[in-house]
Amino acid sequence: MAHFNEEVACPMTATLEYIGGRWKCIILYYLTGTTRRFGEIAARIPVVSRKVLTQQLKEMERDGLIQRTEYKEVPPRVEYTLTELGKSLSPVLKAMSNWGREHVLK
Amino acid sequence: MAHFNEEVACPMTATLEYIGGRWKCIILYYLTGTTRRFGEIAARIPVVSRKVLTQQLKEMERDGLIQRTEYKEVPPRVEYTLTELGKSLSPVLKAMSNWGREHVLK
DNA sequence: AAAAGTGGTAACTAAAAAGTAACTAATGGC
DNA sequence: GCCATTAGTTACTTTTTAGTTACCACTTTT
Repeated sequence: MAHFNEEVACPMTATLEYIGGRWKCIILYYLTGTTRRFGEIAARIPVVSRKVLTQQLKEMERDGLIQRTEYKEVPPRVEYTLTELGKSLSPVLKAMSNWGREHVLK
Repeated sequence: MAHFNEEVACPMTATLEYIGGRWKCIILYYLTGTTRRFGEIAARIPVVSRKVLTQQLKEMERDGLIQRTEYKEVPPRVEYTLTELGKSLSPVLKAMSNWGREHVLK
């Protein structure tokens, strides 16, 4: 996903620059209220490869939506949490999951 | 975008099956409260080719989010409107645009 | 008489995204 | 001594997505 490559005046486009990635909303939704390890997130979305998952996580970390904490252990342990900016997306994520529950899943 | 190819229990995934496409939210947002011609939509999102725009519109029509009305004139005229299901997405679209306005655009 | 205007579609090419397999480091358990 | 464990990374291949160009129909305008 191209990113910030041109100034946007459209608030919808602006939001999509952050959460438009294929798996980002699912990851953010899964992180809501908790800290998760990389392996937990990967297990939650088995359909996506670890390479792509890593990419999406990196982009969201770069964008300030999530925080990555690496513990210097072996085997490695890495935890992901929402930042304040990430938490501020909760109305969006809630509206999305509500809509799916009410209009798709019966 | 693969579609309905497996049952989803996750409401977020369910929603993304409908609006996860690259331009769908922008199109739906642009259709909110009005009817638009194909050319208007294309002019609004000049960065996307007409081929891709047509694809996204077709998918959303198939999914029942928008309605396509073709007038038998020459030159052709085609209008797009939100269906009831499409209108029901307004809390999602509003939450998204609000977030962009408040957290990205200053 | 020719050109413009609209909403596409089809065929082909280019670019972007994603998948896959192999590899790493240090510790604990067998 | 050897294997499993975790969170990746790298290089390479395949798949998916998107762009490009040409074309159509019929009426109105130039």
